[in-house]
Amino acid sequence: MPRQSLGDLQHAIMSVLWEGGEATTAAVHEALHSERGLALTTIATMLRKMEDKGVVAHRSEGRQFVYRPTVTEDEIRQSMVGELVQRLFDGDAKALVAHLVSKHEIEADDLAALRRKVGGGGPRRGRS
Amino acid sequence: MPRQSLGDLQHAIMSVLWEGGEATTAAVHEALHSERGLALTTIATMLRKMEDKGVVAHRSEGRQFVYRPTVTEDEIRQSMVGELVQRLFDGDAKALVAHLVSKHEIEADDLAALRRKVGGGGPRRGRS
DNA sequence: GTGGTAGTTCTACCGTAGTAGTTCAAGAGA
DNA sequence: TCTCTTGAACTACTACGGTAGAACTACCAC
Repeated sequence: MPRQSLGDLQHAIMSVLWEGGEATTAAVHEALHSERGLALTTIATMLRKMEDKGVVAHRSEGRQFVYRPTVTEDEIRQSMVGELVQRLFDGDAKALVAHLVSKHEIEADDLAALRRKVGGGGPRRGRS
Repeated sequence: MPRQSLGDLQHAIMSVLWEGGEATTAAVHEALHSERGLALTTIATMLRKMEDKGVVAHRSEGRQFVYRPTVTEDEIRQSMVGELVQRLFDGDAKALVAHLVSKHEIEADDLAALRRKVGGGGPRRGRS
């Protein structure tokens, strides 16, 4: 898996696809229209570029294309977080968490809760 | 301070500058030469672009330029981590840590250690 | 079958990261 | 003084994310 990295719009588009499983160009456009107000062609072009890149695929349904993601949200997260950790923290994920703590993005309580979830409470992970 | 984001090479250059406080173009080139083998002009061009962008500044020393960072490593980290958390985890840093845990980038022990370090506010949540 | 329309594809532009050859200028040395 | 060397400046090119108008195409209605 070759470290897929997505730009902001690309990620927003993927979010729409992840949420619905698949979507037509028009549906993606509409989903993003309120917050971004982009032209339909912009979305269409982006989807085509993303298909070239291999993160989505499409099938035809009547006249329109239905796109679906070919990578999971988890894969993207893993690859992008990994890249960031590598670049900014020399591959040391602990340093990233330490950073979050020192910048008060994370509180002690949160760490405790996380630890309970992973350690003491048994391996009960539910990812969404 | 508007969310400064750095590319890979730019970050590598900044690392050299952060480490030494300041450095000439040639010194940066040499520091990165072994791992990247880039031309000196590439480094020089990059430094000039980075100065345009405001992340470094230079003074002349004899015939050569001595560059120094104008942003701290911490600021860059904060801005880049913030952007990632926003984009990938909807601004929820806890979700990022949960991701790291679920991908085994972080172990329970690490969380415990972190929590001890931050110490302070004890676990105030009704436990068990 | 001709025109309108919806949807895709083509083409093109800007900005930025990365890369580097070529040119220019100033100091060092003959 | 004139050339050589060296370091910066200029220019250019690739790639990619983002943006969208223009052109093309296939279907539907008349």
